[in-house]
Amino acid sequence: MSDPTSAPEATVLRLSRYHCFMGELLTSAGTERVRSRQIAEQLGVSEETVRRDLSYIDMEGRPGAGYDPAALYEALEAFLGLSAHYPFVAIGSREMLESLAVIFPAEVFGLRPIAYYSALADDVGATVRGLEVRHLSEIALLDPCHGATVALVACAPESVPETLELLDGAGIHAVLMLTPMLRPKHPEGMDVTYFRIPCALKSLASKVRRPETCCGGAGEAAACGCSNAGGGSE
Amino acid sequence: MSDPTSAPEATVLRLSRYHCFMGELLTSAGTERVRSRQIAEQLGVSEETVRRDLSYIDMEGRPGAGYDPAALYEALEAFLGLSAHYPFVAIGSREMLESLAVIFPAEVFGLRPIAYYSALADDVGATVRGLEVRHLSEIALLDPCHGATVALVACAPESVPETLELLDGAGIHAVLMLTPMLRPKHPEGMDVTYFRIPCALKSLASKVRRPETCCGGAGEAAACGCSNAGGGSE
DNA sequence: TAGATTGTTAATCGATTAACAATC
DNA sequence: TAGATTGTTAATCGATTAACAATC
Repeated sequence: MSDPTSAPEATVLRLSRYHCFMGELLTSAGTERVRSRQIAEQLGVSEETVRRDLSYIDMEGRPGAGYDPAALYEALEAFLGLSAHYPFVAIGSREMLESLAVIFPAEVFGLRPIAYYSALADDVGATVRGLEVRHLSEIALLDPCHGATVALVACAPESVPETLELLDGAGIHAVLMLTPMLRPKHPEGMDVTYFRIPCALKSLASKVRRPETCCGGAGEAAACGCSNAGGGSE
Repeated sequence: MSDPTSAPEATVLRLSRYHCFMGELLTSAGTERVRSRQIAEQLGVSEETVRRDLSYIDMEGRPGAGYDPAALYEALEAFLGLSAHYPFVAIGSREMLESLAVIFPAEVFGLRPIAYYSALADDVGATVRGLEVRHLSEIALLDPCHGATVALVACAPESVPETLELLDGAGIHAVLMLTPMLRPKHPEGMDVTYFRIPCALKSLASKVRRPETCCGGAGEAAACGCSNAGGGSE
């Protein structure tokens, strides 16, 4: 029942969202109980899905009264194998690490960067949010006692293969990849999740289907003198 | 048959990857024919899946001889509703826009940023890869003739609601969101895809399950004097 | 024709939705 | 007890895999 590998991929991903949400709820609202419906509404999923997801973890709700937020938070933490401030390493330019820290302040989500690495010599020694940026090659020196087992990779494409090798050697076998590689190539046994920005943008294109032609409506397309390159073929 | 809305979500996403791949293939290898097996191997999916995916688009292969790369590229382009250099807008700090351009050079993927926007006054007027950064509020002035229908949003969390409103007002109803919002809230009818970095990192955690305890093996955990906070509970 | 590969159909697998009995 | 909400089972939906006939 409480085995992450038996739960569907999609469920594990949602459970991690519930964990983020419960974390926020705990710091703000206090200790009222929480219903599956509330979680569902806040996160934009169905309440049945929430209950089904929670049935995978070691947590019991009270019929008629929902779940205890603190207990739920801890059960999610245990299930996902997270610790209080779950450690991770990040790889990218100083600039990238800095901007990522802005859109995604780790501590808010219960995460904690323990090391930053950049492939650029100029970045080495700089400080991002109080953490020193080291050179890529220093991944090999990563102290396993820090306990990081996951990495966020957002470096330039040409540094990706070397980065993955170094991470694998340092005992980090799970990676979230932001650099879009056309042909994924990882060390054997490494678990790599891709967020492919260009592919996602392209697949969005098919959903919007250019509602009205430029300057409104067929027949008047020429009125504004714009080229609308290739868009009018269909 | 050739209707993007009838194809499964997962298929559309893969088709956009095939499009990226064919783009690369065309610029490098020339005009040999391409087999479903080749595509499958390169991209790490099964060849049956490739053929099934391609059956949704307006493209015929030759039994025994595969597909014509140029024709396939164009068929994918048409199906996905892409144009030669598909336009998009991006929102984020100058730093973020700059770093994204490094990990994801748009032109390599057949995409083209037509406008950059930042919420930070200091960023306004700066240039990223030859394109001026404008202020967020100028999204409202976006010329629909440019034909952008999708946006990449990677700004600070507090600017997200305003950004989405502005984009919606400017006729952009499809967004790829890199800023992780706990509770998604979009304008009615807007299509928002989330890449939630913290959630993905957390869900990766459950897959690695901390193979050996720090300093190798149970019983010797204390030998290195590390705390290993919370990690050894299971 | 023979060999190779496509396109499609059937079978399996997995995830979500709906319904409802159990229970606080 | 009555009301509300959980947890689970059955039904549906969707995607992938396997098999194979069609065809270049």
